Amino acid sequence: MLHDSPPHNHLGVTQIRSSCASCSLRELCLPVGLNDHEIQLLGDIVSQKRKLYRGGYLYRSGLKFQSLFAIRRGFLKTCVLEEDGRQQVTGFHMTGELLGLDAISSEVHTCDAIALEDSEVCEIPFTRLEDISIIIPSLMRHFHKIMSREIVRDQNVMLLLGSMKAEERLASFLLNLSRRFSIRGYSESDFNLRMTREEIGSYLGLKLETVSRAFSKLQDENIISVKNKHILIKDITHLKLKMGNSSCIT
Amino acid sequence: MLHDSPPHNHLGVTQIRSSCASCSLRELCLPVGLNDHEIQLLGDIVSQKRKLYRGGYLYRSGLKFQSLFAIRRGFLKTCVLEEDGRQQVTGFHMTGELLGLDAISSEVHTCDAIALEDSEVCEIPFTRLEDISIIIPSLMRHFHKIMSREIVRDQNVMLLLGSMKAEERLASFLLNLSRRFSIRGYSESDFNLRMTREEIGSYLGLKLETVSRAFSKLQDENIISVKNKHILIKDITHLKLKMGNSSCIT
DNA sequence: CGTTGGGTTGATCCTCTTCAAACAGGGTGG
DNA sequence: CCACCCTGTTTGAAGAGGATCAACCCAACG
Repeated sequence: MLHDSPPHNHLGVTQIRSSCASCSLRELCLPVGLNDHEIQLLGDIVSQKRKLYRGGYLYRSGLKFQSLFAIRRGFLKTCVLEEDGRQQVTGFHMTGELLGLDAISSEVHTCDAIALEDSEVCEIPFTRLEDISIIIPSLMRHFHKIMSREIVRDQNVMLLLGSMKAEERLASFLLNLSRRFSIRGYSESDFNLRMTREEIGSYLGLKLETVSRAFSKLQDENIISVKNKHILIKDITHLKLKMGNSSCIT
Repeated sequence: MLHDSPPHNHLGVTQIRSSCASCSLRELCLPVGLNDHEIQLLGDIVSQKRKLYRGGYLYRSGLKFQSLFAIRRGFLKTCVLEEDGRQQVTGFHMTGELLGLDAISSEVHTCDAIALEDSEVCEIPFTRLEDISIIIPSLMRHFHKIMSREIVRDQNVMLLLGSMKAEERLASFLLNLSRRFSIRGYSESDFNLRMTREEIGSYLGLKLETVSRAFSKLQDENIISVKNKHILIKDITHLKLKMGNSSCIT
């Protein structure tokens, strides 16, 4: 009775919907347990796919916000420009993650999203998403959890930046990557970095030289092996100790 | 010396329910433009008020999450305990702000919320909030903006922690407080801190001595005047320069 | 080839931390 | 009222960790 929300299936073209809904939207719908009709509703609004080449912008700071983006494949970074032109990396994002949440509040993007390798994303028009959230409450609840998880993630970074030393930050960073790769079915101990030392440093609040030195130190201690962008974690327990311990010793 | 007294006290006329909805829930419903029936719906779920004394816990890390809390009056901090027992402050929160958003994802509180002065909050059972979001889409949309704003806020802190020097951090912190006081009708240049130097330091990723020194330096430069917890901003433009500039010079 | 962007490593400097001492203000109990 | 804490704060001096500056290496690529 109240609020006769239309089903919103008037974009028509929906050939890729189920592959899109089931694959790249795993953040959004996998854990929700939708029925067929609901998946169709969701698939309808996620019709747009977008391909990005390395270095390409998904969106830029200052642009009007209209859609969230679910990463279908690839690797992106988000970064904000400071007034003086330098940039700080605020996050690295991989397959299955959702980008653009920060822009909902002001309806303007507050950061740039840039592909670190060739990538593909699904565009999710946000007002449409809100509309079907009303029809599919489980989707709405899941969306709230995703936003909340982003808050938790940011607070963990705040913790890292506020109280860890260079080596602990790098250990924490590597373990975070490791976990995320492993969740996606890749090796948790053997992977390639997609970002430069400078980008890592920017994210961790360190200079690139410090990052490089920290890598070397971990390698000297035989905890990891570093060869350019290729990382091999040789002693993951020791690496975990590195992270949690010195904040305790110090 | 009572620059902290509330300037316009337009509450108290109405009964508990709508005063709660119209005053302490300003984060939630003021900008939404609800009609009477909707305000009543909202007011119905926000029936619980809770009083906190200085030092009291609103919630603790590890507790099951059930409600968000809107601050009706007072001043709180949120902080996480690290494994070793020390704590890091993740935020300071004042009247009208919403607490507990980080707990939605895991349904367990990930931080402690502690009153820095006698405070009063409204409890908002979260599942009820989600339920009526379905009935009042404008409320849902507003809630999404609130969560998103929290993400933006955290990212700004990340920026601060990642790239600013001690003095810039403190300047940034003071300006942030100033703005929030001013929004609430208090003086933007004359206020009392509710937190200790140690808590400020924890929030800014600095030691309390460094905070103290930075205060003294700003005072020596005649930009602010500090007397214990009482702050007087004497040259706000200069203070703003302090914040934005050195990150540029450096 | 030479060029270029990214990475490593060393030496020095600077900021913040650490340790230490002294101080101020607000209770409390005598 | 004072003496006596207790907590929070200020300030100084010494030390550590990162930043900065600079040189050099390496792999990719025209």
